Amino acid sequence: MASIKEVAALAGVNRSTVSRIINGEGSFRSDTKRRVEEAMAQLDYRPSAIARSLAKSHSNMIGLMVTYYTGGFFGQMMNQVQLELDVQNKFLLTAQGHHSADGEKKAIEKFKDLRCDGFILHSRYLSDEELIALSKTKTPFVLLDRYIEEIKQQCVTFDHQKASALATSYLLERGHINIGCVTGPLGRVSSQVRLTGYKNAIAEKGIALNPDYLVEGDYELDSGYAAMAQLMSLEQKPTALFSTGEEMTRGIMKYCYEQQIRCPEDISIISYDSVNSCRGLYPQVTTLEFPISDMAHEAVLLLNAQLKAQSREQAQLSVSPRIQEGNSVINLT
Amino acid sequence: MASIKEVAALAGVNRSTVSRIINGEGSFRSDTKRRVEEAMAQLDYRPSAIARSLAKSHSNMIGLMVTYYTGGFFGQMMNQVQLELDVQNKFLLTAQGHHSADGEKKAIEKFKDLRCDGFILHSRYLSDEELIALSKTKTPFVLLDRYIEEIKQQCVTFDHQKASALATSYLLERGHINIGCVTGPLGRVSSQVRLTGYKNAIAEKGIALNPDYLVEGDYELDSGYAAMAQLMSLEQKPTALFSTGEEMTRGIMKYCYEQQIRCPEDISIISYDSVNSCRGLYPQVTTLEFPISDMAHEAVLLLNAQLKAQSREQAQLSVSPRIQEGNSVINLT
DNA sequence: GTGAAAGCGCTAACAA
DNA sequence: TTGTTAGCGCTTTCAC
Repeated sequence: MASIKEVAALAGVNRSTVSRIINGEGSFRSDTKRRVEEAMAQLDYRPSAIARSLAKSHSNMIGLMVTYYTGGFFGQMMNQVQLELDVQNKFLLTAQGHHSADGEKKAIEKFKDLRCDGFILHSRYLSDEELIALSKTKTPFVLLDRYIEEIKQQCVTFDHQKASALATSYLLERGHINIGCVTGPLGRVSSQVRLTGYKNAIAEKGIALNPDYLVEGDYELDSGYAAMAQLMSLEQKPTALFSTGEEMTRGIMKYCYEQQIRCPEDISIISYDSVNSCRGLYPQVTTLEFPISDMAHEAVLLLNAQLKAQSREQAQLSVSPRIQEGNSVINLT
Repeated sequence: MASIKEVAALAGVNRSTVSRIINGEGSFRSDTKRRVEEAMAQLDYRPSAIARSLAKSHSNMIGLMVTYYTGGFFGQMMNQVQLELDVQNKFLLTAQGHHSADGEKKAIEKFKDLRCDGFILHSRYLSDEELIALSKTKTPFVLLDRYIEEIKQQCVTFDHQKASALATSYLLERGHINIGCVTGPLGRVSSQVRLTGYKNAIAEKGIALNPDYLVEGDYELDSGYAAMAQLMSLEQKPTALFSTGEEMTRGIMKYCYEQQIRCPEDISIISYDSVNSCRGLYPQVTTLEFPISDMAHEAVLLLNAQLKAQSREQAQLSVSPRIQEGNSVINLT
């Protein structure tokens, strides 16, 4: 690919003139401009983003780290982030955390090697301390769906506890008392928080918690299937269910189908959903939307603000929970 | 971030010595090496991939272009590609074609601006001519799921026609005669090819094609739902169905559920599936696997070969179709 | 309005 | 085994 040098030579001007014309800085004789533009066209010239990065000590690249690419959830985030960066003519770099602290560390290292101007991190395995330490570094970053008090101005969060309570209340308000809850791996804080929301809503109604109704899954389809089997083997079966992950819900629905358990007649279901995946279930499951696109959007705005060293309203950075009604919940009252 | 200069200064050596130590080229006094390593550690030094790219006129970046990020299909590809590039310490850059020739052009432009060493393109909208023209360029690339005779050594393909015929035959062999087919947008070659496979299989059995059984969809859930409604309104309903896309199949199943059409008792279904998404349907739908991960794997190998200017066996580059049995097909014989 | 020259952080001859 | 020097392709002072 042609370099600026060749363009300059062909146009009979100095490299710096070409550079100025590319960047539209200053003014030039129209004749000069024309000659340079012709030369660029003729050589099919495109400035090297790499060389430019080096010269202006910023890369125009943003790193986006997620835990895994597959499953649709990531696609939503990435799509949103890419869309906005496209407008700003920035490059998006992605990396997977691979479900481990080490993987996340490596991903960030990669971003640093490429001198990304900023990161958006969906970090699950790095400790608060590590992230706080990272924040002392000069490269700005934003945490997606994670809250750390000390760096809260870099966090875009969703109140999972409140959201889970909302979902549970939705069932309670419709007369359900015996409500099951299928959680994610309880080793993760994010799963714990959802469970807490469920517990709170139950307690608020003065209902005693039945530990049999709590089943731990791993967010995968099979675990939902197994959880449902377990719940349906109980003597006192729940009349409703809160599933904290859409894939698990698919497993739950599959079990229902196979065992001829009717939803919502025999059991009502409400489920977390981040990618509108429950829309494809039959019956259509009522969901608690995990607004990952909105959050990704906020993350980009926030990162941009950090890059420009502006400050932004804290208020907008937490997205509110919303329920999307399907027909998987029956009203018992 | 510290530069090589600072490391050199701190260690009391020349920059090139540091460079050599980083790259493990040549041999050094153990004392020198130790001092340099200490300096690097102390400054938390990481070489700039950008500066390095410039110096060694190759970037270690690979561009992956897809039509869209959402939907899971892309995640599979990306995951596979990233995994392999990680091993080789290469950077992955991604871009969306946004369902237009212009979008695809822009994506490639972006890769070029960053001086990617090679591309993997899932191109749908650029013409054969444009792609052939691109192949005259110095940057090597591989076409994913697209065949162009003139540059076939750069193509990783899947025989959709054969695959579709296989799926249709699967139904025929089980005694089905009245087989519906839900296609993608017939404006796209990729949809046409699948339809041709279906037609061929039917014709081979000496069965006349019933045009009523052909319904055009757009690969989205809703279009599957609508297609099913249309097919079920026919006087002579099909006993089986070949769906050329998993999302459409979800719509089809949803319609069945709502209308109390039993699968497979009332209708048998076989479906394309690229992301194992039909596994979550109930009943579990028999699928024709679209082996996108395998293909992505092949694409990386092929691209690597091109980068090293090696040649590879053509034979491996076409992946064979495979059927994964569920319980959505009934045997009428 | 344009050119000359230095510099971004690194690598790669060529010497020593 | 190590240093010197030039150069990768661009931007950015500082002159003129």
